Amino acid sequence: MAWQHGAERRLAPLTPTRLESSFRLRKDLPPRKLLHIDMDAFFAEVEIRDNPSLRGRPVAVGGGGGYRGVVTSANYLARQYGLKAGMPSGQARKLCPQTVFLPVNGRKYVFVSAQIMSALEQFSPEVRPLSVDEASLDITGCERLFGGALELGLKLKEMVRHRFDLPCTVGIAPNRLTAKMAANLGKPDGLLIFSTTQEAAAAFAPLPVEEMVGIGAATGKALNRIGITTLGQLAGTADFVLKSHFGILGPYLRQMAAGEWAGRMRQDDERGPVEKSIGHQRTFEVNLTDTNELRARLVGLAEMVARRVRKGGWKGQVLTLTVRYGDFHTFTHQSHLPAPTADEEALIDNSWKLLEECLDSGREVRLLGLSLSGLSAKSSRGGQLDLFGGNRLVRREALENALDALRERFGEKVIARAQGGRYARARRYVPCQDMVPLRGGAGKEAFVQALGISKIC
DNA sequence: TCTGGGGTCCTAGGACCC
DNA sequence: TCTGGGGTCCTAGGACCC
Repeated sequence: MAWQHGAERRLAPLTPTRLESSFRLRKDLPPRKLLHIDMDAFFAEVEIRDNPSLRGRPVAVGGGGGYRGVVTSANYLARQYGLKAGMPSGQARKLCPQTVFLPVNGRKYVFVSAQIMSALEQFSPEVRPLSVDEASLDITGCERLFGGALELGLKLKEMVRHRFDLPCTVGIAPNRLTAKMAANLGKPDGLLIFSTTQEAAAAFAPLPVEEMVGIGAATGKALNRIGITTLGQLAGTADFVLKSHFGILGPYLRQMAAGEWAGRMRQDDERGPVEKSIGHQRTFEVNLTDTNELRARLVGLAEMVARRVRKGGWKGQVLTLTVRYGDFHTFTHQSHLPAPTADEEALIDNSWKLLEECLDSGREVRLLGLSLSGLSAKSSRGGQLDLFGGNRLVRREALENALDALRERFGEKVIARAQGGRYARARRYVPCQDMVPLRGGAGKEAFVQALGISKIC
């Protein structure tokens, strides 16, 4: 299932450093019970729940647009025809023409997700959302209140089904990675418990190595090349052999396959900033070569990034531009800004510079992306900002806040940067033709003045 | 059937300093 | 005359996940 809504909400990756500290920690800890809940075909099931006429039909969310789309989520009926997340929409249509394609309604899924996450707290004080449709619960000790792990798992599934009318799969195991694997293997609408790592290893053994969370296509291929195709083979391979091919990561691959990885929930005090980078990327409907057109698209990305950065109360110092050419070759180019910023103009100017430096002009561009990292909290400035007084920077910040508020209230298209001449560096804003009417209100004149526009319709 | 968009983390190599 | 080696920072690329 694709999609997620927060950098913090993901499974900690399997890095040697983390793994090592996990193992160190494990020696001092009593055996634990971790529960992993994974919503089945979450987006598709939410849509079906809200529109019962879709029941019994193959449903896909995403991939409905006419261009270059992929399926984001498909219900299990559609999956019987071979549809799955990440599949190009053209292929999905061909495999199953009767599929109902629905647009992605991100806000709705985030809303439902938040409700589910909070409802999970009745089963454990330690609920860790990993993505919009997954969470990990430390139920060590809690299971006794429910009469055992099995009973707790069943009650949890029943709660989700009754309160939210949605199916989910639950995995329970001695560690987090194995619990997640249990949920993967139990899908759909299942409950799978591994009481010991040995039990888990036995279940993993016949599976192809790529089924393991953390082993993707590249590592899978590398393992296949040395004759390891199943997780059972991987678990039985000597560490020195794996070490010689995969370096320090090698032994950890074996431990994962043996169900021995003791990934732990991070403690609250080691939680870093919620987000490490904020970015957007866009694949164009058709490949672009015109530099002015590319610049215009870049401005759009910079505005979106700047707004999210400001909304989160951040500033960032490292700007990364991504260019994907028509042949799918993808390049990134970074620049370290002189100071952390959330300023739209600064992002636009610097991203243009980056593009000028690295663009292979004449080559067809398929995608542009822009991301800001090196985030730090914006220093708080007490009191309201003065829209009309203050220095230029403060005024600009006030202007950008006003624009954010406008867009938040009336939508993305309510106002756009003027494209004076041929995408000259416009500093003025004009209302879009399809602008949502503003009805009076005290702030109207202030907006008109602050935005430097002639009128608001 | 050509391949989305949001992220995190790791690593290799070069620059630079001592 | 040009050579060691360790440490750190920065950048680009890649693997992986949902």
